[in-house]
Amino acid sequence: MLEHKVKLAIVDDHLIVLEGLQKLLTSAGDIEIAGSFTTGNAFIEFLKSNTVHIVLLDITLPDVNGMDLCREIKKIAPDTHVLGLSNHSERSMIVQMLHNGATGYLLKNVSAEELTQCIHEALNGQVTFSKAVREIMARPSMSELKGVPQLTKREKEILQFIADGKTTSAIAAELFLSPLTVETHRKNLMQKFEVKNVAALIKEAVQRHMI
Amino acid sequence: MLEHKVKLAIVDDHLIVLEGLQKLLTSAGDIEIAGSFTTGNAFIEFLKSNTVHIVLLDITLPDVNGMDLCREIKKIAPDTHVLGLSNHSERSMIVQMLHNGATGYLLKNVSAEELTQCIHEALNGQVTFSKAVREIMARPSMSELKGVPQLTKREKEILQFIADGKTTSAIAAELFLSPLTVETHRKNLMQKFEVKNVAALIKEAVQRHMI
DNA sequence: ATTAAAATCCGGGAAAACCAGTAGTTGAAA
DNA sequence: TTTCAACTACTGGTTTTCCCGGATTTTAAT
Repeated sequence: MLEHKVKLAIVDDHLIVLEGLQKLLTSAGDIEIAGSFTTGNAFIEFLKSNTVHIVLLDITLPDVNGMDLCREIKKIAPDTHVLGLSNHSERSMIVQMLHNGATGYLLKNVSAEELTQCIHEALNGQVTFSKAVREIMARPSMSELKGVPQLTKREKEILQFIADGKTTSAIAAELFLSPLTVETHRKNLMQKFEVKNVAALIKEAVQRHMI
Repeated sequence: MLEHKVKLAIVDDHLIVLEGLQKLLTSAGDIEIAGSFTTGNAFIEFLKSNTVHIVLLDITLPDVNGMDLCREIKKIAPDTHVLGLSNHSERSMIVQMLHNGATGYLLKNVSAEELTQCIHEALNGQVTFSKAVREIMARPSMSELKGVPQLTKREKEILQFIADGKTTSAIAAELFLSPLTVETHRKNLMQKFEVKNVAALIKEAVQRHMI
């Protein structure tokens, strides 16, 4: 009977992925596709007047960030389970999604069987990951364990200038500061990233998409 | 009649994408899915004994790089058209695919109509891009126009060490070289990247996935 | 065998960064 | 009002990088 089926929604910016997921899930008899959305806001509008048991949620969306959207979904519909479904494989992304209320996380290389299984586990309230995500979670890198350094507004500004190749005195002139002030900010940045020079600083910052 | 249909293959590591593309293309009556492959080698084996008029080819595959695969496909089957279909939106990637023999390039946010249209244009021998790719090609950034610097083996090695935060004298000790040698390599690296200091060098290198 | 590229090393100097602290002011939070 | 964080600036020094050339040797390509 229809009311016993799982109402599932899909939010992804790629039509190809929407079609593929629908095809994969249609053969799972107990899942009903409640809707497919290419933007976060379209889904939020839908959610306000429809019941969705579980949503497959991409992180990269054209209008909002999937992580922020996750938080918003949980506000509007706390009983709706959210499964992240993305190509982003960084542990920090995965953890952030869970922190924002997601019940699980899958990479897009998930198999059909796994997808269905994860959906059911999530509906049972189990935190669930696809195999590839479990492997990532099982061996975190040092930088992932450390977390992302929290920078002040000025530090971010200085960091951007440094990455653009500007010297301390050039930055000072541009921001109407003393070069000694800029030096202090550099020192603080290097302490936060636990590095000893600018090369390592910029590498870490770029790899964490802070620049 | 069957023999008048376009024989199309799909190579993508994501099952979801394979299913989605098949669903989208099945409704286009004149296209026949000759096969779907999640690895480059599987497709190459197939291609050796089957006719494929056109292939939709992802760049990120588990066993080979899609760009190298493109070149190999054109060697084995010069008449097979290759359309890149990827999330990679860097102009350098697009140009490299064309350089390796692709007839066109689409981003995965392509619409169903566009997909079909691009397939037909490619079959007509026209270099074709999805709308999003045309926009990218219409306004290249300075760094994209410059191309990726070609580094020697030693330069790559030195660059990696620099990015790891090592000083010139530390690198020299590790490689059993004179610090002056390392200095010269640094100088050459900065000339190739057209930057003035290590911060800008590392930023460029990381952003181009050279580190 | 010849040529070209890569790799090596150097002089001399100036500029810039890094180090390890210290301290005052301002604005936001409690 | 008080406390705290952010931002500011400084001392005195050392280390490192960048600059602008130049040159020889080794390896790879022709």
